[in-house]
Amino acid sequence: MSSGRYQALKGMKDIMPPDIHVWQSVERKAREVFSAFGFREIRPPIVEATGVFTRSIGENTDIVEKEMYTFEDKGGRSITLRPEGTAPVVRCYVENHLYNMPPPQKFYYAGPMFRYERPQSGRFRQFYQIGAECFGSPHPAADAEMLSMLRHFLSGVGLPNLKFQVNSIGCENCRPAFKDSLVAFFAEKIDDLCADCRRRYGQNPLRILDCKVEGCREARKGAPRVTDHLCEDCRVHFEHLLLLLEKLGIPHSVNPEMVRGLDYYTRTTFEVTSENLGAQNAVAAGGRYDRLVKEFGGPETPAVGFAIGMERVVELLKAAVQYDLPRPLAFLAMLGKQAGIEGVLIADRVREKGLWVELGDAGSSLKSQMRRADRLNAQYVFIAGDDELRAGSLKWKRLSDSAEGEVAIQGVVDFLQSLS
RNA sequence: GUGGGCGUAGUUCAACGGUUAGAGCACUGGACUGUGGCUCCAGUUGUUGGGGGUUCGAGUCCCCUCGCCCACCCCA
Repeated sequence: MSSGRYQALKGMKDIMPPDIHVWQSVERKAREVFSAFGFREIRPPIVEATGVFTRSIGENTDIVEKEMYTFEDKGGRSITLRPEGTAPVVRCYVENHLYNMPPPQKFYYAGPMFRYERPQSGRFRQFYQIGAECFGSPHPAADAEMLSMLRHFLSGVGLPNLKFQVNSIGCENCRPAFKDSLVAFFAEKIDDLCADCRRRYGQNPLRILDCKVEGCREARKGAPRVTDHLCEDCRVHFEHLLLLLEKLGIPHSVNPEMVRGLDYYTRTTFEVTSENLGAQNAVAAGGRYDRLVKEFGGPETPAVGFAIGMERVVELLKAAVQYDLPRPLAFLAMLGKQAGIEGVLIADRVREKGLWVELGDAGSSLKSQMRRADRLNAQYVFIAGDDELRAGSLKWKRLSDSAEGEVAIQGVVDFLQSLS
C-alpha cells in the first residue's frame, strides 16, 4: 500500500502466523504418511543448471518457453530456479548412482518452486510443493501405491472428498500412432478450432482435447481416445492399475482427455482436483515417467511420482478445518523491580522444561499485564509482587473460569508440568 | 503476454466536484491506586498508492504509472 517501501515481489508471499500453523501441520502429516510408505526425504538445491529443466520438461512447453527464472551466474553459467521438483530429483538420483541401491528407491521433497507467470487465485511465482518419486518399479502396483499414499495424505490432513482422475497417455510405441490419428481427425475440422487450438494442432495436438472453448468441445466429439489406442503392454498396465484402485477403494474416474503439461510422462497420469478452488483447481498431480532417468544418463529405470500444491491444500483446509492457535500455558505478571528479577528466574526454570511461559512488564500495571495475558489467550496467570515474594509463593489465576490459588515458588515448575 | 475489477487510518469500509477526509474494529490510558473478558469515557493513527492534467476548488473527473485481485493462456 505505501509505495515508497519495499514489498515482496509480485506473486511471492510471506507465510506467517496464523497461516504458518496450517502449513506446518500439512508438512507434518506428509512426513508421517510418506514415512509409512517407506519414502525418505531428499533435499536437492533450489537452483540447477538450466539444462536440467529444458531437457526433461520439454523445449516447447510453456514452462520452458516463458516461465523459468533463468540467470547467468558470475561464471557465465546459465542457471535456473527450479520450476518443478521431479527433474532435480532425477538428476540427484543419477548423479549419486542411486540406481545401484536395491529398487524401488522412494523419496519425497518439500519446498519452493518458481515460475514467472501472472499470479491469480491459487497461482504464485514462488509456490510450494510436496512431491514424491518412486524409482525402479515398472509395475502398476507402484502407480497404485502413489495414489493410495496421496489419498491417505489428503484425508489425513482433512480433505477426504477430492476427485481423483486418471488416464494413460501411452508410451513411445503407441503415442505416435495416436497423435497421427488425432491429426487426421482434426484435419478437416481445423477451421472450427479456436486460434490456440490451431496452434496446438501443429505443436501438441493432444492439448486440443482439454480446450475449454465451446467450439473446440463441439469439434472434438467423436475424436479418437488415447485409451482406445494403447499398445498391448500399456493397456494391460492401465487395466491393472484401475483394478487396484478399485480394490483399494479409491474413488476415481478415467478421463481420456486429461493431458499433462510436461513432456516426460509415459503411461499413467493423474490429477486430484477440487471444486472449491477457482480456475486453478488441481491440488495434486503426477504420473509415470519411465524414460527420464535414462535421458539423464542413468540406466533405463521406470519411475512414478506426484506433486502436491501446498497453497492450494492450505487454502482448502482454512475453509474446511478449524485450527486452534497455539497458546501460552502461563503468563507471569510481575510488580516492582524485585519481582521483575525473581520472575525472570522463575520463567527460565519453567521454560527449561519446554513449557511456554510469557513474561509481563514489571513496570506496568497489573491490569495491563492481565489484559495482555488475556489477549495471548494464556491458560494461567501467575502474579509475583512484594507480598508474594515475602511469602515465598505466587498467586495463580485460571483465565477460563477465574479460579484462583497459591503455589510455593519452589513448586511452580511441578505445578505447571502437572497442568500441561 | 492479453482482458476485466479495485487502490482512502494498523484493518474493514464511509465521504452529491465544495469547510479542517470520517466511522466501526484494533491500539494506549482511565473509570477499577494489585486482577483479564463486558460496559462507559478519553486519546493516538492518513503523502486518499505515485506523478501529471482539467477546475475558482479534486479522495471524487481525465491521462500516465505502480501495486493488488480475478480470468484467459498454462499449471501444483
